Amino acid sequence: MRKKNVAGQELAVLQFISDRAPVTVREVADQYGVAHDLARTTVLTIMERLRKKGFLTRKKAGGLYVYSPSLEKRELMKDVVKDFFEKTLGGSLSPLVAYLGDRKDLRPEELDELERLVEELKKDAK
Amino acid sequence: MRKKNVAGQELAVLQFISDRAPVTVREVADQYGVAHDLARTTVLTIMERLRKKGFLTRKKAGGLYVYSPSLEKRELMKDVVKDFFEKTLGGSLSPLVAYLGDRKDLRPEELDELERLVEELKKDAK
DNA sequence: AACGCCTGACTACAGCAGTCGTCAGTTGGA
DNA sequence: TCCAACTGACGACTGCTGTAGTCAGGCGTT
Repeated sequence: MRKKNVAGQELAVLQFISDRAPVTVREVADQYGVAHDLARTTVLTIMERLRKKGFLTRKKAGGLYVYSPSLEKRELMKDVVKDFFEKTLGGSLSPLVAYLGDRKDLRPEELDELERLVEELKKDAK
Repeated sequence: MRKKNVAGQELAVLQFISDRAPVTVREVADQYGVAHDLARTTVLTIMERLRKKGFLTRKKAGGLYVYSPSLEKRELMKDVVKDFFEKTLGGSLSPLVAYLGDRKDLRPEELDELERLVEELKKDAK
């Protein structure tokens, strides 16, 4: 099977779990599920699909399964962005620049982060 | 109808068309279609779907239809990026930074573009 | 032991994307 | 004039995603 990136609802659940791992299906259903108006069985199905795709692992603990992500959230998100840039934008940064130029709501911390990044990249380039 | 962003193959075709508009189905099929090993009818179906979704317009010219994008490519791409950031990343820039930090292949022009952008944003922020 | 509740597995179904075949109408060229 | 080639419309099928119902087994309480 080829490497397939998750998206949509599945990714949202995966992110939720990444922030709270390890969790049980019940916990995800009661929090994420209720907030998004999903039945417990739906959450279970999503989580099982994520597990089959290799994004989640689980182990039995005290009778039930507790799930954890296979990748750190940071890594996961990086892969998601990578996939988006390569597949959708063809590696080009221009659309990103156009978008950021439109965002007037960036917090100073984020700007600083970006600035540091650019400096870093320029240093590496030399 | 709610605003739904295109993705995948459909978006790829839309981008192709944006770069060459106005075009006929035949032209897209002969170029993009052949390159991606798609039957003419497949290309036609994709283009018609894009038209139904409002991303393409067409008009009859000399017996056949010629298609053009409803939005400039720059705008289209900006919207795509916006959608991705809002829906998938929840507006956070960190995953982007993590990704860019990993890219060692950025061309100097792109770096400069990024740098200018950051400066611009910081100026606006003040 | 019997009951009810929780858990996880399985099944189902609708919607959409991706792909293509077929068909009927049009038109340029022999 | 008549056919072959081309065009656009439509229908069909597959796979994946989102959603949920049902069911069997385990466990605690009565």
